Amino acid sequence: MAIPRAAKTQRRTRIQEEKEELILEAALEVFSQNGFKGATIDQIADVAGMSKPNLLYYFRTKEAIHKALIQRVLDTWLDPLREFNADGNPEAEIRSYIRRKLEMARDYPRESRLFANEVLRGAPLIEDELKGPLKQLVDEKAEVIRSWAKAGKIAKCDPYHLIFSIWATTQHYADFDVQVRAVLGQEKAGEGRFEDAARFLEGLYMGGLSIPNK
Amino acid sequence: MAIPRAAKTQRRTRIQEEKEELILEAALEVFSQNGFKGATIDQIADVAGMSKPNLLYYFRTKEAIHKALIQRVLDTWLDPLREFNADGNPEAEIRSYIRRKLEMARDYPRESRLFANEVLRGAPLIEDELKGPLKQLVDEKAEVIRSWAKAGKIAKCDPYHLIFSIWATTQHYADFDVQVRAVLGQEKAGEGRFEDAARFLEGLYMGGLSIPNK
DNA sequence: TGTAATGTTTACCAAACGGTCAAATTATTG
DNA sequence: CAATAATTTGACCGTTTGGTAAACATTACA
Repeated sequence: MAIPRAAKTQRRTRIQEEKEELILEAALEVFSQNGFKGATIDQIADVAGMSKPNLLYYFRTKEAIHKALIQRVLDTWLDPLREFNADGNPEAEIRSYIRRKLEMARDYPRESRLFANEVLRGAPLIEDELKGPLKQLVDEKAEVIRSWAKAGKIAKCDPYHLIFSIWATTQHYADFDVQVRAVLGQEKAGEGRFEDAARFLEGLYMGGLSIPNK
Repeated sequence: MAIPRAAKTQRRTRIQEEKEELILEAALEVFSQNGFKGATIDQIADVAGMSKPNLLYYFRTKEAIHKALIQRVLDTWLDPLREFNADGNPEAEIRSYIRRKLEMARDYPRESRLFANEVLRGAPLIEDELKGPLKQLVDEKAEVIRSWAKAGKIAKCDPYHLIFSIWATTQHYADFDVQVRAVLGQEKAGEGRFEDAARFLEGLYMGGLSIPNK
């Protein structure tokens, strides 16, 4: 009798790992499209190709799925910022950060939307993550940017709002994809829009952050 | 017996106008916080201070409320872009557009979130609006920006992505407010963040759009 | 191979939800 | 002041949804 929900033996089974992976992938699909309240367990189970009770054998509640999923996504989501290198060339670092973020918006739009949905509804599940690890990471990188400005390598600017603006502009292409496509129209809304966006954003930031009178 | 739902007499009653206004205000509160599926009619009725059947007397379905609300919001939401003046000074026009959008994010965050929620879920209710009136308006203003660039008044750039980036950066402060507050921390997350954001964004865009070698 | 742990399914439940109905109440107007 | 139209309410209904119970099937391992 397996009363305990896949947690008695401390060690995770092969099947457990496979099925949990399957469920999280399905959950990403469903949650990112419908938000937390809009998604149903039945939907997720359906996409995952299993019955609802079977899914609930691995995750006790809908919230548990969402929590596990968003924790995992949040972690990889911040990788580009972690790679931000203090010793590198400022312009090159910022440029490649924008590129990486834009690539993620292009290649992982579901993750971006999942995150957007969560923050939009007040981020009840990741409040601590935001105020702790995320804030710490941003604080650290903001200090780097500030030091660059102080050293006269880039124009003086508020490093926090610089980071916010990069987040906003890049994730916009994932989160507001429908709107972007609608405005660009059928002709120009192909995959090339990410290249266009990259070109524009690099131009904007390189121009905006360069020292006026060198 | 008033079988027809407030629509028999063609002319709207005083009570109808008042109550519909009340409902839409309550709906804005609830929808913007919980999204379409996350919001319930009971919640809206509660906030509006009336019974559910009474609310449903004015709007037949939940979707009808949402549709009416988003139509109204979308209209005023685009006002700043409409004010964009081709004959004005390019830098001043862009600067004041950013300011206005940022003021709207500050003063009408619920409207911004309502819109963000709708676009995130694929904008099923306003697809036509986006592909029609919105696209037209943006096309028009993009042409203005392009002409400025051609005349050498601002740097060459993709006008569509310029507009997207202004939308993204300004609305970010409404839609991702929780995250912004969390990262800035208690000390710096006061109302001053909008002033800081305005300063940063104006600096970024004025620098990024200025002609390199004048 | 037997047996205990793990995994899966069918049937089900209670609460929440969108929406209806008919009766009761209030506002408007001839 | 009638009488008619507009508004409000409480009771109710069918469906969806998150989650459970227990029987059944499969896997792992001594």
